[in-house]
Amino acid sequence: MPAAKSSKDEAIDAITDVFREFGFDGASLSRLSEASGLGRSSLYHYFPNGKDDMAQAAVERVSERASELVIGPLRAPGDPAMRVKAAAGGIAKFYEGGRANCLVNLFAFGEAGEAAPGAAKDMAAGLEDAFCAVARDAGFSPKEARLKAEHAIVEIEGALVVSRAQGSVAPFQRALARLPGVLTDR
Amino acid sequence: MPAAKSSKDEAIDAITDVFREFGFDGASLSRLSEASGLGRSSLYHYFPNGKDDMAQAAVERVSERASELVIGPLRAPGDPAMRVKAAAGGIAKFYEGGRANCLVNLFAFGEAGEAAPGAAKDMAAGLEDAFCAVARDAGFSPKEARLKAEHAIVEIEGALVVSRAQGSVAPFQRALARLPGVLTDR
DNA sequence: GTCTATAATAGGATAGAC
DNA sequence: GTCTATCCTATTATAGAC
Repeated sequence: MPAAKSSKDEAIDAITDVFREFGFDGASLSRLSEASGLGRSSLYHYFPNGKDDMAQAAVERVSERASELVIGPLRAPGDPAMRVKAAAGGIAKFYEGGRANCLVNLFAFGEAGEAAPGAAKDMAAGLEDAFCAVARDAGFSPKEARLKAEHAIVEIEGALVVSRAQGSVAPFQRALARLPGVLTDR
Repeated sequence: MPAAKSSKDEAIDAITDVFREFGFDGASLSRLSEASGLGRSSLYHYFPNGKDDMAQAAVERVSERASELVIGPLRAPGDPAMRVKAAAGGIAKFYEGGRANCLVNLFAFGEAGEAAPGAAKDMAAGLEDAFCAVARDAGFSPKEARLKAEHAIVEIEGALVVSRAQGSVAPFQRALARLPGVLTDR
């Protein structure tokens, strides 16, 4: 069985939510402290470099979830289109049905240093690689598969932006429904 | 001939660039002052409500450009696919080839009040309406055309996010090349 | 590890002279 | 319209006691 979550572990969950909701600049220490239930001093005890460390921990947490929910299903054996459908379900969970934001987008702005945005970019690259592999399994050339994978990421990121702007998850859901076609249709 | 640009008019251009590069929170008065060449007091003379007024002026400026560069070509007479191609050229200019960001995305985060994000959303809605009209001209039902227009906006917003994250405009350029297909192909 | 207190800075915004 | 000076607040971050 999994070990009981440590205090730091639970704090990272709360911290991650704050970054995803408010972005790097908007995630003030006050908000991070309140959400995590840790005082300022405790936060600096766990994260000596302050916000930058917290942002990095958030990206790591989010990357783990992406591996479980999205990359795992994509790498499973079976029909490529079915794997994409399974992954779409994972993506929906990962982004809370379209209500959560993507750290790749959020950390591209603001005073975040180098580490967190870089790690977020790496996560996106890993996702794209997994999409690429599934497109290759569907019979596409490496070049074609790479473009299809990029297209899939574009759809997801764009749908999140549009859904947030419109205050409705419908565009995100529709984009997810398009994903199998984007990745496996000729 | 157009009248000479006023001091305020030129300032709005500079201010718009700052918001597009740094987002609302990142656009500090120091940056806005330096970029516009106006002291703090002058900024508050032109924009009594401070940053919120400046952000609104930026959205207005950007909306005008979107009308000229994108909505105009979309509404021109002629073959729908050709109109979309012309609009794609305008979109490339509007987003500086993929290097500039979208205020709809940027103003969805941070301390921006209600007015500027709302105006940005209205601009996006106007763009979507124009896309929708061109899809209808291409023979699609109102419902189909609406979905295609949404899809086009999703592609553009997503491509901007991906291009920014990767530090390359290639994904944006490829998304633009897909636009005619998205809007006019069965 | 957590507390209280506090530093040090930057932020947005205003007042009044010119 | 622009300048200088200033205020208030919030921010990140640290120090030292417990």
